Amino acid sequence: MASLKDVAQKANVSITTVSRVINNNKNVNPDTRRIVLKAVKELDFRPSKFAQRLRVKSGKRKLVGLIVPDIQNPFYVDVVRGVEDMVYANDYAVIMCNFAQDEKKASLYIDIMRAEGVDGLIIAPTIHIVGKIKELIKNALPIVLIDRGIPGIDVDMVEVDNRKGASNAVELLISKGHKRIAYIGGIKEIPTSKLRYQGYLDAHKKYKIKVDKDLIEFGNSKSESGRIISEKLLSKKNRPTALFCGNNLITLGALETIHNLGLKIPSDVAIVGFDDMPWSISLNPPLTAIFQPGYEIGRSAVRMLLDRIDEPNKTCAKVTLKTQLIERKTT
Amino acid sequence: MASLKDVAQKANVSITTVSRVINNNKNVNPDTRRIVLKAVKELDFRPSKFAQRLRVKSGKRKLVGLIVPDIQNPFYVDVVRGVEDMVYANDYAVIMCNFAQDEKKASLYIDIMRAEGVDGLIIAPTIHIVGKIKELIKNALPIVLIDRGIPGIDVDMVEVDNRKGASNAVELLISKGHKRIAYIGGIKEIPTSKLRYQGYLDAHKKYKIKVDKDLIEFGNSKSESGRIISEKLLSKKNRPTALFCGNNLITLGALETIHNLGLKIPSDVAIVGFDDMPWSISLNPPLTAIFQPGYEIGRSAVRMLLDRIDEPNKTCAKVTLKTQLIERKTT
DNA sequence: TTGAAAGCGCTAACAT
DNA sequence: ATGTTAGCGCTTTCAA
Repeated sequence: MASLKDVAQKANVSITTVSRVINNNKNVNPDTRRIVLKAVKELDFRPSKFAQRLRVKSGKRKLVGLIVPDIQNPFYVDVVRGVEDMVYANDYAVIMCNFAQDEKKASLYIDIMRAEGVDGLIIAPTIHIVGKIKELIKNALPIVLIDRGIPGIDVDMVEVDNRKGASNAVELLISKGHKRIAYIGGIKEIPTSKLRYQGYLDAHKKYKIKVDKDLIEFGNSKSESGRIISEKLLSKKNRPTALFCGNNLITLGALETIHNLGLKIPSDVAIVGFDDMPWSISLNPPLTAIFQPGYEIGRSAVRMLLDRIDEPNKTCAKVTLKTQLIERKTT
Repeated sequence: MASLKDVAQKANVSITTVSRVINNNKNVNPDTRRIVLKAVKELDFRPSKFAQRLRVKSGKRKLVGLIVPDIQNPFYVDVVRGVEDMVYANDYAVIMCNFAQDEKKASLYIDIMRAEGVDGLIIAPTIHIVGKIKELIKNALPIVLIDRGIPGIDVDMVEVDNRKGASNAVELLISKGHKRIAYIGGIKEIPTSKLRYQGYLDAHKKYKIKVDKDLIEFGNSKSESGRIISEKLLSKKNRPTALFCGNNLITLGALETIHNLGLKIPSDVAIVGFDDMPWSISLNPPLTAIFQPGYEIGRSAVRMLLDRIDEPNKTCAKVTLKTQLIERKTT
């Protein structure tokens, strides 16, 4: 790898001049610039990012970190793409980790990122790492949270209108005549689950439909819990006529048991899932789902993070993005 | 962020001693070590990776890059997880990019990685970037290719036994009595497509079944091409009784048209897909598919890359992993 | 318009 | 066992 020095030598100028050229400093003679540029090209020189980062003060290193809980979840892959695109568009780089719901890994990765000297972090927090996150905030590392916040903490975040999204979905079900609608939520404690549950309640209230507590269950974000809970629900004597699933892994699990049970969708059970998936349309029948704008979430998160890096003391903001109900054939 | 100097000051030793302690150098008095460690903890010191990288010669920077064509493809997310885990287990870090099948992005990302000073690169090559890759190899940057090789280039790679995998799948179809089996491949020119096609042929030959060229089509790796081609195939008067799909996006597309056409699986058409997907089991009916060990591919790739970084001149190797036919309900 | 020199945080060769 | 020093590739005063 060619260095500044090599280029300087070749162009017969000082390294300072080369530095000026590659940084588009105006104070350099056009002729000199041309000569230097030629040398740069010939040597295929590119400035070492880590030498720059070393020299440059924190906050200008042009490096951010992204930490997601589960890259297997298609929602997060959209987020990742959004983050990536926005980051590179701003001439930053991103390093990313997925901690697979594992607390120790998350902690390790966060440490790695700090050692890598990131200017800021985008994190989709999980219950396990709120302690770690609080610590980061205390250290004044710029952070934006996505998908869910941490109660009682003042921090930038971008989320989706979970409550409204959920109520839209349930309203659709109600409009189709369903009165016994089950809700299979994710982990009960996390804000998104609660919000989606609220939305479920909102819709019932709006249409004055009594909610049956027996139809409300919480699991986690493994497809297994969707499978098991839906089985329990659907084998009741007075079973629900529709399922509203709180996240896409649960939806997948529920679908599995519906097929196992030989139930017809939507005549035997209707189903709508929170989180659309790229292959929803290939399901049989194509799934009605609530789309979260993951790509946009990623982009917004980067935008906020870069703003905060620029201006560390501005007050925290929260951006809420709309969901979209995509009606296909399961309702 | 505390630096070596800060710790040294606090512990009343030289920075060298601190460096020794954090690098587990034996030549340091246990008492001194204790004192230093205490200071390290108190200051929450962690060595700056980029300062280390700057100091350390290329090949020992403990940073590798991963470039995948399409993070939306579940196969690659498994690869990513495998790479991540193996990388961190070896005390390396990884930066990754996904170029979304876009040549310019790929080129940009590769440049970024080089500027980031990676010790090596793991790439799932696409037709568009072979030029770029050749250039990298000329520059002696350690590289390992995954999923597919580049004809005529000597480089480490890890792949899957595509040919055998495909023939297994087709043999299964044949064993169920199918004689008119269509093959919908990905992009015709890429090695994996050809190999899978070979496997398709192998199975026919083995059971002495004539292959009907009209049943063989190539598309790309978009679900749209699966949708369109399968529609064409299935609307023939003498239509195939089974579909063998060359990649998972094609499978998804084919599924979409099968459902649109109101065809029953497997009685009207059987289908098996190359590439299993986490939600295959939630499909209706659950999909029979060929599983590629993406996670293992990722791990192997890292293993090979690290070996090559250690020993840049060893001869190139190729590791071939087995696929696995998972029979569910579509055959 | 250009260059010399200091220094970012660290490691390693060389002294002591 | 510990310290001194040079230098990795770069940016940034400061001087010319």
